[in-house]
Amino acid sequence: MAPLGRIPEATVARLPLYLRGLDAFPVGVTATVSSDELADLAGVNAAKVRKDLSHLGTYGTRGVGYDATFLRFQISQALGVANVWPVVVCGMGNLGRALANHTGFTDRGFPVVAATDSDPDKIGTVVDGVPVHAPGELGDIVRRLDVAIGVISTPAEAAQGTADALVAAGVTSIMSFTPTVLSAPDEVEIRSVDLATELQILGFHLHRDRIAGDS
Amino acid sequence: MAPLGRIPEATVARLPLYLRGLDAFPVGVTATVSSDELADLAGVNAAKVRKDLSHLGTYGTRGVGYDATFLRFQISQALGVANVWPVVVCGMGNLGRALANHTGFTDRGFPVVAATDSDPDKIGTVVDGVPVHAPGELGDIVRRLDVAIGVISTPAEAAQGTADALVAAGVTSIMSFTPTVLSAPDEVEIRSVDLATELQILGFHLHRDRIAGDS
DNA sequence: AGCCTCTTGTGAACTTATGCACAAGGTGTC
DNA sequence: GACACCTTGTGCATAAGTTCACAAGAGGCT
Repeated sequence: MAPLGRIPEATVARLPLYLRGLDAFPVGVTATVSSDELADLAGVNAAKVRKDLSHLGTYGTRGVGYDATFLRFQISQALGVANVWPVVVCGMGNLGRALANHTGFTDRGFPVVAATDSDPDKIGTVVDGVPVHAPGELGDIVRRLDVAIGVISTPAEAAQGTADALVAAGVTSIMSFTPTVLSAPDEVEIRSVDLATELQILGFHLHRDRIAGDS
Repeated sequence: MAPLGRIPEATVARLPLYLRGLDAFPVGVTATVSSDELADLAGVNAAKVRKDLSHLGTYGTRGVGYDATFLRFQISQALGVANVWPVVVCGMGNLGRALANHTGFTDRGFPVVAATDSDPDKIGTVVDGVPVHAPGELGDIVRRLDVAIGVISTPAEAAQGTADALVAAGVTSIMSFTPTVLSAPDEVEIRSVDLATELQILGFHLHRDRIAGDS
């Protein structure tokens, strides 16, 4: 199988889950994991695990399973987890602060190295170890700290301007929490997480089930 | 077209985006919106908009477009947005507090009516208008306040226990922010939002682009 | 060695989703 | 009323993703 030969998006989205699942196996100890076990750990089914892993290469042993350590290495390799991608959090409201303080980011190679906020009272302070700067300094911060990813947790009105500033500074990966559509050049990848939207999807199913139950 | 006749999941996931896009049109004023405009507002393409809306029924007028107010009503209807689904936030750490305070929830029919936390210092307090209770009271809270959705923002270790408690109390919709797989009966719908996973997906593309750029 | 058991890797069927392209059917103008 | 102009709704082709089912190996036991 062609290693790294065009991995499907759906597979890419699941690789982090497998990596997470492999945390159940201590490092340094040789252990074997089957597609079935890994499926349980990642919350998917075994067929999907095998198909997904086959896109990375044939790292398993028939009749046995996958070597946990080696598999972890290969997935890490494919995801580029060896790299450390510095993150800047734009907008230090409630959500921004929670994100800046989120240990899961640093643990997985995404240190929050700086933040911006338009509130003069916050500018110049250090929140949970993260220095807060004025929005105007964004370009400078990105260049100086080699920021790779921008997180937008500003109010909706400020989101597009922030995105523009990030793009202008050369950031090509943005994760946005605002309920707005951001426009940016094609080469910029934007992942939008709208929490209210997620709840509405849950609400849809609740609604449907209630209707079904009533009839 | 059969109204409500099995709406595809992909469409359901986009309906909230259309609804959000329609916010650009003031209520009470008769306005017309074309699939093209709505596509821009929601960040998708026009063909998808039309296909999606056709699953709800034929509410547009050829040569004209959709009546914004009527369309909003129809989408709201399909999503069950008329209902108000009370939410309980489990785990009032940084993220939990941010969620409890998130205006976007209440605005869209998902009021956070209570929270739980295991920290004795927090129990009994009211944070941003949300009363914090002990985890043990979860069942009682759910029944008393008619909670429909549980949000899990506890530390990973406590997540499964919290999920079990929610399920035991009769909650069938859960939104989880913990990087773990939660097990629950089939009839319980769980939407998992793992922020680190999202970043890893962004990281994958950064990594790929860098490789492509180097060669 | 031969055989049995186990699990991978993958071809192939199937389901779901996307996008194109155009006919159908409105509106407004002359 | 006829014609030109829009924009929807949808049949169809294509793409992407999922699942099944099984042959191809690998390991261990007698």
